[in-house]
Amino acid sequence: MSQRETVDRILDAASILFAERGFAETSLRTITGKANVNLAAVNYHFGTKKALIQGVFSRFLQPFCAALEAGLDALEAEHDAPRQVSASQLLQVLFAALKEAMTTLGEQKERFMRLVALAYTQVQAHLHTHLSENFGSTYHRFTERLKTAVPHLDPIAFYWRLNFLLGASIFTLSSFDSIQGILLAEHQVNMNIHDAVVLLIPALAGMLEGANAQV
Amino acid sequence: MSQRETVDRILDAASILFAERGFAETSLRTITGKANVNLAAVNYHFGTKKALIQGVFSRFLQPFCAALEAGLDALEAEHDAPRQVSASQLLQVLFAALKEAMTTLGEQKERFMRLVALAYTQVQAHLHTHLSENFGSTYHRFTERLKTAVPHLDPIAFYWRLNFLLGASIFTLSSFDSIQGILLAEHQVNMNIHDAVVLLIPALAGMLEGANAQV
DNA sequence: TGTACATCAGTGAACGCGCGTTCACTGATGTAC
DNA sequence: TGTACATCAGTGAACGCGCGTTCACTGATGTAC
Repeated sequence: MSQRETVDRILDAASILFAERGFAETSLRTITGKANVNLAAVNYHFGTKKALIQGVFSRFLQPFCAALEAGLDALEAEHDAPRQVSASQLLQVLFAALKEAMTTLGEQKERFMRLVALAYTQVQAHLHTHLSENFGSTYHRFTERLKTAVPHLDPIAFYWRLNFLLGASIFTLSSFDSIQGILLAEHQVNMNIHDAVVLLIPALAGMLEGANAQV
Repeated sequence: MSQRETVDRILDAASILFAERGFAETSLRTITGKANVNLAAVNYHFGTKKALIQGVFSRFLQPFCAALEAGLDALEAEHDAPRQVSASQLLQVLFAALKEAMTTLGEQKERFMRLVALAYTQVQAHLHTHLSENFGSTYHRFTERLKTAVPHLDPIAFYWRLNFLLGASIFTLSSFDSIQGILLAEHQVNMNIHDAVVLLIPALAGMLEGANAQV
């Protein structure tokens, strides 16, 4: 078994289990058991459990950020002035990058969103530091483009609506399975995560493009 | 020290610590240490850690649901037909009930929202069962009124937008401290949680009242 | 009123268990001469 | 080509620690006769 193989098996098992249960609730013994590798292999390859958590996020976020940067490059090449780009277009690029990265990884969008939701709600200072150091610049680039796309909003209003947008997206996509389960039970309707994104984008764009509220 | 006093001190400490760190990351020793009670008192009064978690939620949700039911009663008494009530009015009632319950308890809204966010993201099957058994009927009453207030949405579109609404609300209010911290650092603006709700309500109402998207 | 008993909040110490991490070791592969 | 050594992925067993829970016990208060 090559090194890549062992490291990948650990990351595969860890991302599934972390997404299902959270970080503290998932033991290294459960991970190595699922991955069929030796318990000590985690500490051999990653050093600590914290470093493994960061490794799981990096494996998701590297292809996602690369796809998002490429999408933004393409969008900018098509338009002379950034103002011509609409919020909807930027959101399309965002969710297309998510889809592309998850297809490449053979991973599930919902799993990734659950991990992001965990990163938001579970207090893991080391993780917040790691994420902003490694992926903060892409995040900043995207939000600046989005801000330019809704020039009628003052910076404070934009900032809050950006957070509403993130909340709505991360929460619904990370809970997609249980939301879809209730939908099926109560309305006999079957939807996939792409259908949800199709409903989500105009709702978010509508929220962003609405007039400034008076504070 | 009377029994009420001990139970309350445990619940006070537990709700603060759970909101800060999550359930698995908070030990009974930390809770009893903060509450200045004996370690065994938790198991004496609550039986298990799971029951303590449920107790923390009940103490928040009972006054909140009572205030929400009262608010809905008042709103219905004012209007002949439920259709005359707007989504904005219903959201006003919702957040007013939250404010009222937290004032009565002497608790912080943000803490409550963080606990709700944890209930959403941390997998705690016993908690989901407990919450829907005890507070499901109030939740159902509110969402039915809201659905009536936006009759142009088909049930599926309504259901998704309800989830977007919950995501945006729970997520932003539960992270209020860190969102406000960034706002202060980057724009030298100080806001309280009431200001955030004032920005949130029209954004949510706008999202609900927008036209049906085609799927 | 006094006595015996029951109830109940609270306690100190210990229980077994699963946790992340460490360590000495193995065995395969690569490298220098 | 053969030999000695270095490197490195991986392993089995153990380490100490903090966890939720249990248990025998205390001491105050209430109740029955």
